[in-house]
Amino acid sequence: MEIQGLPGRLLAELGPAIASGELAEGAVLRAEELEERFGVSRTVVREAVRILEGMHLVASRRRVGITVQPKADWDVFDPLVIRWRLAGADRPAQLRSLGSLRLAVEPAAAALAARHATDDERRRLSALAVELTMTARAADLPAFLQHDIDFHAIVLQASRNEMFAHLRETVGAVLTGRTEYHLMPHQPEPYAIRLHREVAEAVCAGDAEQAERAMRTIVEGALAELNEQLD
Amino acid sequence: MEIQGLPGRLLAELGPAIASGELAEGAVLRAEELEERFGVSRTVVREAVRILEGMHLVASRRRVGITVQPKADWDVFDPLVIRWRLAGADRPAQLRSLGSLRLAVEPAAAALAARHATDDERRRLSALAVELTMTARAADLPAFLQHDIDFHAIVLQASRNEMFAHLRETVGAVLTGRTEYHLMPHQPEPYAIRLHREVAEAVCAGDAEQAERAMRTIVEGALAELNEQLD
DNA sequence: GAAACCAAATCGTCATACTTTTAATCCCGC
DNA sequence: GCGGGATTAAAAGTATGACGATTTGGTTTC
Repeated sequence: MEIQGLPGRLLAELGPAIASGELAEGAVLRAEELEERFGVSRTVVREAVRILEGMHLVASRRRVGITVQPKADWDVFDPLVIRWRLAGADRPAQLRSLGSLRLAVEPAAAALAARHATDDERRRLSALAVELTMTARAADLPAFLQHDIDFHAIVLQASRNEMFAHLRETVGAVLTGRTEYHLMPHQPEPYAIRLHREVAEAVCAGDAEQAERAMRTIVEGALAELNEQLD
Repeated sequence: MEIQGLPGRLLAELGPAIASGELAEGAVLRAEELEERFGVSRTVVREAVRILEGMHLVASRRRVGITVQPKADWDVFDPLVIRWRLAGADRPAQLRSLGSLRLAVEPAAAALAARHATDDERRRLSALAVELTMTARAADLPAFLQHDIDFHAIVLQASRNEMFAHLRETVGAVLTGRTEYHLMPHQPEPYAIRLHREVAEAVCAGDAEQAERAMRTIVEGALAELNEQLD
């Protein structure tokens, strides 16, 4: 999943530094400086920079150097960029953005899932709703998190829309993030759990409207909770 | 906006070939072969491949070569990938996916825009609604398209959500695409125009619900029309 | 003071050599 | 024959030196 080799090492240093704002817009790096700093060859530096350039995090210009681009230009949907931003100082803003995105996408995905899910997906969704209930009651947060991620992933997948499905990873990162950074109640809300069961039932029954409504309530709740914690 | 230099030339060849399915999943390229085919050095090939790898269109492995990855792995939100897919054989599927995405995102963005738009944005939106009416009546399709793109871009921008704002380019590509490929009526629908005016008015008045509703109707209409044309 | 020119800095590309990984093959013992 | 471990070769990964191209900024000249 990660980018390999020496360029990967550079990315792992530069990406987070830029995404977190540590290297601010307009900051200039020189290729030679990076070679020395990381003890690698031009080849490696150039390839790493090319990748960052592909994400529009930096632009490389002759006689100028490698300049950090304004945030507005970044490929904010790139999973790496999202992860880097979540890991750094930009986390609150990133969580808010993702919250709004989820609020738009997940209810729509749930509605589509109710129409297009396979039998197997419906089964797995129901099973996960049960697991979710049990791990919540046992206050087993790691297991709960994993089931929650799987649940939302299946809904997105079952929407049969490749773009929604691609947001699985992103939603997973959000859920992981808010648990890791203790932005969640210690014991998951019973109400939220019930809503997950409702989504599963609605998808199984093919009730798009109900699935959409329940999912919207889930994400609205998460977003409200987030805003509470961040203010 | 484009990637520059010789690697850019390679990208412009390989990207569309992969995105269109011409180079199918599992197809293998060798770096040396690409060097010869394009008459460029190793450096250039490697950098182009790195970029494609960053989009997860290909993976490079020792002793094997550069293999085209399954579509499910692609960074389907990358503007380049979207453009490449829209240009090739995958266009219908891409337009459908984007249609669903717009249906989820644009109404939500309109609601946020009604709350957060600046005075200038509200003014420009109203002005564009007028322009839209006039160019539609004059059946000036190129001008109409430009105004339509600008209109949706401003709404997304005014949502004050960086991820929604980033979809400006994508929505623009969709609108351009459906005009170019004659998936639109020759004379824009008067009803759709009125809805654009309604969105503008609602945003100006700060009426989030109304803005969302009108925008949803616009996108639903576009999606319905699209499905009609594609079936 | 302005325009033309020149020089330096920096990335961009090429060619080549060497290293590392890994798939496939060969060969041996059973 | 058949399994399995050593061998080989193919391909990408990395390093390095040389040169080209372009942009910036100062300097000269009128």
